[in-house]
Amino acid sequence: MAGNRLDLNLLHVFDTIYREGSLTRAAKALHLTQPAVSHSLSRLREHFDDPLFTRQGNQMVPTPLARRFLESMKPGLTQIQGAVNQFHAFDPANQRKTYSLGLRDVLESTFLPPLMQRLNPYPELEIASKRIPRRDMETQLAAGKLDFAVDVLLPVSNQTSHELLRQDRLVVLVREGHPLAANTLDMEGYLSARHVLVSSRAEGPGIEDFELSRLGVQRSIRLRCQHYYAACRVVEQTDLLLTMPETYAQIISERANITIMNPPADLPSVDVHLYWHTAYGQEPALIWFREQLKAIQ
Amino acid sequence: MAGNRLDLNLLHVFDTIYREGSLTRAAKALHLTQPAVSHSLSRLREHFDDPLFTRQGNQMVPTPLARRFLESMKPGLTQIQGAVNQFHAFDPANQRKTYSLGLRDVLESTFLPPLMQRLNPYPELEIASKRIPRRDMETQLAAGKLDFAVDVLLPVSNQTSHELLRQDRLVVLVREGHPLAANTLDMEGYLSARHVLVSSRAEGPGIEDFELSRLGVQRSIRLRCQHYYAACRVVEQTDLLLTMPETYAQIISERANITIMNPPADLPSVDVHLYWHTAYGQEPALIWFREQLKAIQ
DNA sequence: GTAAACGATAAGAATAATTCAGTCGCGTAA
DNA sequence: TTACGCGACTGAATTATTCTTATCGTTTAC
Repeated sequence: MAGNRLDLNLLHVFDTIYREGSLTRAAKALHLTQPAVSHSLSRLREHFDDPLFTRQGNQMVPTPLARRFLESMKPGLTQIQGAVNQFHAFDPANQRKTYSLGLRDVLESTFLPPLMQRLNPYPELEIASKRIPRRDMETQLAAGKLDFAVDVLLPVSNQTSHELLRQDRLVVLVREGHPLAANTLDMEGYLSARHVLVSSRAEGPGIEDFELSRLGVQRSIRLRCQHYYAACRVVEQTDLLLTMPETYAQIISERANITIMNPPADLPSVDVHLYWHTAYGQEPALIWFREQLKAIQ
Repeated sequence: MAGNRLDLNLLHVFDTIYREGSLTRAAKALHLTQPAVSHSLSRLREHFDDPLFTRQGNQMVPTPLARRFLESMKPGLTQIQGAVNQFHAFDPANQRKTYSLGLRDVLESTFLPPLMQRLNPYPELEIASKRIPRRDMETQLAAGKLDFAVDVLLPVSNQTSHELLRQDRLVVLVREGHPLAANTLDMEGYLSARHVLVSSRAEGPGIEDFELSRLGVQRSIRLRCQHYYAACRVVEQTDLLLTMPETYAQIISERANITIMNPPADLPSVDVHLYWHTAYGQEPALIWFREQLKAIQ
């Protein structure tokens, strides 16, 4: 670019450096090497005749001019990128993007394996699964830090769209050879045994307990823990019963001496929803990815 | 730009093609060759998987998608370009830009010669002087079709800034050897002669006539014409008097057998103003050019 | 009907960008 | 304090990309 017209691609680099506060991290985000970003920065510096970013300790701090410039042009840049993303012909075959998902514990195991298998034909594509506190989900989606989140049904504002991905019914797990495994599980048997309750919260009942109390009965909790996997290992070695979502139960039982049984009553199913930011939802890349997520049953 | 991230510089090309409706004209505006623009367009076409512009007769008509895309991204693009222009280090030595001026007849001769002389050190810089109807001036400034306009004092909205460039007093021209040239011109002599009136309008008095009628006198118009140069040629060969702005009179008299005389009364001076769009006025390139214009006395 | 204008295309040239290799400065830990 | 390591900068060389020159095929206007 001769003359004095700025190469607009440098703006994208500028924005990324600003956001990341580091050339190395910016380079990673841009799928470039660090010297490439450094060269781009020096071109920007020459164009603006300003250091733009100065190194302070281990982060690149923007100068006042850089700050003002970013404020001036950032809205325009996001608008342009939005427009480009919205209209460009989307070819999943050679997209190079990192999709970031908000997945909570169990869902990693149930979603990621079939997802990665489905994404096999697209090697340039990268996935990052992050554990996000529920109250931050909407914020992160809105900020573009997260492309999607998967969680149970939650109250969200209308800037966040969601869709039912799957209904996971609850099943009961017992160790192989457990006395109750011989016959169909009835309520009497279910209540006679003691139970493991898995919950991320420190106290309070699980969703299955709500239904049980509605039926006028109560079970006895022997162990409360945070992860289903740990709970299964316990179940395998004791006579405790574990009530949990079927999908994850299937996965775990493949490698464990565990029997899956139908629950003694119609327990509520766990509704797993997919969440995304409404405004970004029309981007072809995200539409495509949403289809992929929905396609894994 | 591998992957599927669009080269943002293509957006500028896209915008220019859209505006010009022609690849050749867009190439000229971008200081590129026609094939270069053609290649850029084909890259855009591949990216959007859409023809974007189809040739109909001798103009490139945007497809619906192109139209929608432009609407989506144009505001962002102008904002970015504004931000870039506002903050970038401005080096007049190697700027490559076409400044377009709205100049009306006379002003071309008085402004352009000293301006071009002053701009000699900047060979990459181009000037386009256009004759714009007065009522379109503000629109064209606002649309960026015109960087500056020079005209007499006009009523403008506050989106247009203006500044007094020079006050041009009115002088009287007579042929060399004219009887009246022997002495100082008094009102009696002025009124005794017959006159040429130069006006772009088809009828009505000139500004000097307003002042004369305020003084209670009236002159006799023999010839009404549109250009001062033609008027001077007539004055040179007749005994007619011509009242006109001094600056232009000086220029013409250099090559003509004409004597410049002080007017017989204090005639109003012509206030020449420089006009520009307020919002664009802060761009370094325009600030610089404004200084150049003001510097030529 | 003919000439001029315009966009598309091919191939070569020039330019620009990336990468690689190496230096320097700074913060952190021993 | 010293040594180590991380991160940014620089320069040279390679690689890629874009631009240009030249030419063709259409279309349009006189």
